[in-house]
Amino acid sequence: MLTTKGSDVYDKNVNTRLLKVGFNLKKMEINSNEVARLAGVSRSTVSRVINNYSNVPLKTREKVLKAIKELNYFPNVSAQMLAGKKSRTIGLFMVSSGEIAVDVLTNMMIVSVIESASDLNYYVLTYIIRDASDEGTINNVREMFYQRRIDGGIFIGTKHDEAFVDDLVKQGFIVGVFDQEHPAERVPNRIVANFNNESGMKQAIAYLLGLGHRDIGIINGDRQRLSGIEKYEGFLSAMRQQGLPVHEQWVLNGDFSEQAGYEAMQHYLRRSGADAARPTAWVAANDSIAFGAIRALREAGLLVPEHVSVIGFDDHVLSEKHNPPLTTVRVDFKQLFKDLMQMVIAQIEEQSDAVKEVAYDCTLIIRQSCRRLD
Amino acid sequence: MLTTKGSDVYDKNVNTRLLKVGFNLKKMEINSNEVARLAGVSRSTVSRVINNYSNVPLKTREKVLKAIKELNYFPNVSAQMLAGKKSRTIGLFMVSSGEIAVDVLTNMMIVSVIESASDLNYYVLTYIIRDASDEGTINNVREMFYQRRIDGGIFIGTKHDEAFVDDLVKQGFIVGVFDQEHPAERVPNRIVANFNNESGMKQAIAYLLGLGHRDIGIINGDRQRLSGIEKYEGFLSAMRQQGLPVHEQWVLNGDFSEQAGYEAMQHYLRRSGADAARPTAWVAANDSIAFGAIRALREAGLLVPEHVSVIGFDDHVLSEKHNPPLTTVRVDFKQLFKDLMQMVIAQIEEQSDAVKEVAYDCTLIIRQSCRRLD
DNA sequence: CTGAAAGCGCTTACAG
DNA sequence: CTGAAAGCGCTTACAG
Repeated sequence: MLTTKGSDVYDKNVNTRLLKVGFNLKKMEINSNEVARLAGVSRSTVSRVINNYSNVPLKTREKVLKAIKELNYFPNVSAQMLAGKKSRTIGLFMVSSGEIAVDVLTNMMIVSVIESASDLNYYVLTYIIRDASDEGTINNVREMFYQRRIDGGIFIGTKHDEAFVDDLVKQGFIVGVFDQEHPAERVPNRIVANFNNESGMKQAIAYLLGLGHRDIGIINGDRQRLSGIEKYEGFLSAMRQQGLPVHEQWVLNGDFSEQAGYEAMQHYLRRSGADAARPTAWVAANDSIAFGAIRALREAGLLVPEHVSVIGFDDHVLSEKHNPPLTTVRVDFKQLFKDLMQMVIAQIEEQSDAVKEVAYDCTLIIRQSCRRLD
Repeated sequence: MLTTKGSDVYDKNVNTRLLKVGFNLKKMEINSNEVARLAGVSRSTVSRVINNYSNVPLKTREKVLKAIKELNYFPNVSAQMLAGKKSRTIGLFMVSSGEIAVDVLTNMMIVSVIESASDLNYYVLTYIIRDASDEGTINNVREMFYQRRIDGGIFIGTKHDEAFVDDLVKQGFIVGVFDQEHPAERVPNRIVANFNNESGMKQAIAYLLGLGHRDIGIINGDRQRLSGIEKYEGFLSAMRQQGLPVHEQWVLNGDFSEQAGYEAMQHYLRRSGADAARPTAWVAANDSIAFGAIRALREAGLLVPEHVSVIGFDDHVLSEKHNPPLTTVRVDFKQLFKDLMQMVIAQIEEQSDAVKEVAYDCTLIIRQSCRRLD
């Protein structure tokens, strides 16, 4: 009964006709033929109007536009593509193991990419790579390019030198990557955007030095990723520059998650014992790590910044609201992804053929998680 | 020089040939003709292998498969679609005004939808709707359906009775919605998934009653959305059932964000004055609101749960780690989106023609943000 | 079991 | 300025 009623409504109000083809009912969409007929022109002319050809007189143009509107016609994308148009779709490949998925940053990056594309009238097909070493997963990624589902792809969270990305570049596909090094062989179809992580980390250390800290530890992020490597190098370089020792026990490792920061710090505190010499300040490879580390410190009865100073990286949306408000190095993800998307699309639309590699500066944001030593 | 080198590398390693067409260089992909030639069969047979037709002898099948592998061939999706195949792409339409975008929930929902699709070998095209009342935005949404970019769409965060969604359903497109009421006219191409918000809210109130609370306030979410409406109704119904009064001043309004919770509570505290009769417990329409409210309470010197009890909704990933750990009503987004996706795809693949409406139960999770009154 | 051929709905040189 | 026609790369009845 319900179903019958449903079907009934369907037949009456639907903007499609049912056509008997063999033994199947096939839904026919409005196509350019019908628009042409209604407007009294040929399909060629309809196409010219849709594609904004200059040699269509205003009069004709208006007739066609009217017919398009009247029939609620939208050109079939597959047919357009088959005839040589682009898909106007960008693949977004986000490497994200389980825990990271809950990170606010992931969301922000996804949304930034989607909106940047949307502003340029492009669509985004998102694919989550849970395990970049899984053969099947990588094959799915490659497939999206080869099938021509997408005009290009943006990769986030890959290792600094992921081989399958290199492959795609070699095949001539247009690829934008965040947080990867630009390999020696530079080609215009590989666009690279990074932050100046070293410089950012150096700012953090400079600030701590200014506050009188000399015993500084670091909680690293994923050192398979370029930013993980660079931040650590910035730290080493700044410490070395100042003639300060880097204590091996004060170099903590993990990935870029809150949980990793928590565990690394908890582990360190247990291992080091209460009367060991401990850093007076920690720099974390990102804010999530800093949150986790602060949680572990608090659980051990150590207050930030009273007992120990902590500085983050990213300026996560929650950093300002954190207790204590987190001193951190701000990084402009939105701008970066906007520019990266714009460069990728320029390459797709053949507006440029330059090798593109950009690096964005970061800026220290002072809040209340560090204290001056006296 | 660099560019020259780039081009050189390109020509040598690339799996494409350059073909002179008029004055343009056109890249030619491997197509089924070349596979057919290499395998010594016709394109028909290649297609039959790709589409797993049963009437291809193993021998032939293997020859073709070998050629496909050798040429690294992937069928062109546009051609397949034009010949009648589906796009295997689902549109994800996420209504999200600026502030909400930073919410962890948004991320979780997006990722849940994408992964559910991925498990079924489908792709997701995500579109962010910043303003559902904007004509241009809605036209973009409709366009995606009419252009046949997607086989169906899932809507999250729409108003409970959004008209353009109804329109799409009426046009026969397959639509899955979360948090919308199923209108009187039920059709199999509209699939609805909700939580039992009323029952969830009643559990929250029941728990507070058990702790001895009788003066209970509510901080509502967006009441343009079904969940906002239902949670409030659950609250009213539970209070009425118990013969407890609902004080107008104890009904706070906003949207589903942390900021709204913060502002609503801050505003209430200012307005009510310290010696006014205040609720001993608040229920919030979601956890983000609860976080914001707790922040405002703390700033006013009121501790949770010592001075006032607060209960949330959703069981946000941060709720457990919150200080204090938040008592809340847990809701299983992952399961819901997985099932919703599965139902939408079943409809696309014509595996079912039933009217689909499902509602998932919620469960109270007791932590430490509520205290027993004595 | 398998090939030749029509057809999907566009775009775009080509010819006028 | 505009129409007829070829072509994009598939799938699938049809005929054998």
